[in-house]
Amino acid sequence: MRKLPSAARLARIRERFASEAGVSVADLAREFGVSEMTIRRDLSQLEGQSHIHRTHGGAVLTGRMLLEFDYRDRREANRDAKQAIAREARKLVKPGQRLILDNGTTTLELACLLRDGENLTVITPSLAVASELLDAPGVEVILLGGVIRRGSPDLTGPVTEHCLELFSADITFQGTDGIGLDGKLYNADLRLARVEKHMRRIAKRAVVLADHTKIGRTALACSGKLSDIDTLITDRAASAEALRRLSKLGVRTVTV
Amino acid sequence: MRKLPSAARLARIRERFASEAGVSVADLAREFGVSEMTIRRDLSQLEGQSHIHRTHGGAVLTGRMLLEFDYRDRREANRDAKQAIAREARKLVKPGQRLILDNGTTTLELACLLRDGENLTVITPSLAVASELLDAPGVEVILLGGVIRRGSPDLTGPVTEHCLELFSADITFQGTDGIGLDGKLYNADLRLARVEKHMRRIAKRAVVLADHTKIGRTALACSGKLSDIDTLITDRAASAEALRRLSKLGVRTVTV
DNA sequence: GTACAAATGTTAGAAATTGTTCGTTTAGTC
DNA sequence: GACTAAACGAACAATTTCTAACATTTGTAC
Repeated sequence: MRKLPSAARLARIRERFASEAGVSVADLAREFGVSEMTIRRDLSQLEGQSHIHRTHGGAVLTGRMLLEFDYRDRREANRDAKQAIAREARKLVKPGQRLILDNGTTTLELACLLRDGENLTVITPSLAVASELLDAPGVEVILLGGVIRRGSPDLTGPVTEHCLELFSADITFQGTDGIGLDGKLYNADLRLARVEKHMRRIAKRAVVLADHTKIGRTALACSGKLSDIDTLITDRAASAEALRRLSKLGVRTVTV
Repeated sequence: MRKLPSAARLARIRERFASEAGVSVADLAREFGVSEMTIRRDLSQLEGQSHIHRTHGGAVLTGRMLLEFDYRDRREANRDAKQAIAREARKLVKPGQRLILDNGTTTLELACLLRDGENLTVITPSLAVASELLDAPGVEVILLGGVIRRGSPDLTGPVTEHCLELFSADITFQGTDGIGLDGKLYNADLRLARVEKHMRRIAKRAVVLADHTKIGRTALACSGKLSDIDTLITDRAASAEALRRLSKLGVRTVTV
């Protein structure tokens, strides 16, 4: 086979995707008579413009699956603890309640457990939570409006706060990026911190879900004090010393 | 069988579920020419994305996956015409504009074409549109709040209407379920019809995207009159007779 | 031809995927 | 409940693929 100019090769690779969902580096290299390295470079370039995603061994079309609000990577971190915390939180939910589920991977785990809920209403700014509960028969999902933060599938900003004003709820389940030993709740994003404050205002009861890595950490924005919340659920790996200090601040703490 | 990159194998396993409700590890291993252990790992991964549920010897489908397939089918229907219409609509968009993109598969195709937009703001009640534009660098996505309709990934209801009040826009791009020859726009869902009316009120210009199958059809709810909109974009397959009648009603009609 | 830039090839070490083995769990049967 | 065969998961080994750096070739303008 005669070698083609690079642009033509790129175009032909693109055409491949019209008929096949995935291509392999080795095949393309053989087919075009170039080295695998060149194909890899081509695919990297295409990944920027086209709807393909590079993988080990080749590339696949993306956008074929809807609602891929991609939390997968972060979701793996410390997942066992998060699931245990979510199971504990699930016990607080009774049929017929109106819940608020904040952004975050731990609340997402809780969302999974609510799929079999009865007559629940879930209000959330998280696209991942919404997508998880989309087809749950006993759950009505109300998504708050707002600006989508780049790189994170959730909603924040004035619109979100404005939407929240329209509701009231029985319980708000929130994550956090850090709980200082001074009893303050921290969040890495200022806008999220504001939204969380609003949530607590309209809910009868506030529950914070935080694995032990969050305890003793601080972050940019303070979203409130521990005394603003009713229950903190964390995991056993949290240091006893830290837990003692927190419970002195008056918050009911559950460890799982 | 030629080996595909691992992600392609995952995609094909997923596709299996479109036709069959369950799969077996042994079958898949034989079919793809890999070890059973690899298939188990694949299935675990898919389960983590909550598309399926693992069982002994294989895996079965969950509800969420069904929804995704259903939407995909609708998207495929008449796709060429929809893409051509979307390309025509794309030409109306200038850098810096604020757009409203309604629900629907045709507007979703338009969203794909807006990924390279410059300094655009897209306001939408459609989770699919939001998901498509999530990572587009030149596009800010504002998702409207609202209740998620079961079986369709989009938002409607009073909250959605309330959110719309907060904005104004340059152009609203809408789909429709039917355009009667009496010059009325129809929609199969009453709540969606109301939302569409609101959209037109806050946008300077209203553009309706409808492939020829929509022309001459009616549906449950009337969302307005053709005279409320500025431009109708449809495809050549629309009957000349019908187009003549519509243009008499005063709407600028573009056929592609 | 020379010079320069762009594209491609090569290599080696790092990373990811896959295969294999083996002890444990599960589902079904008696 | 006990037994059995199939299926499972963890750990390790083998294989494949990736990235990055540098070397080489190709293309183009002077």
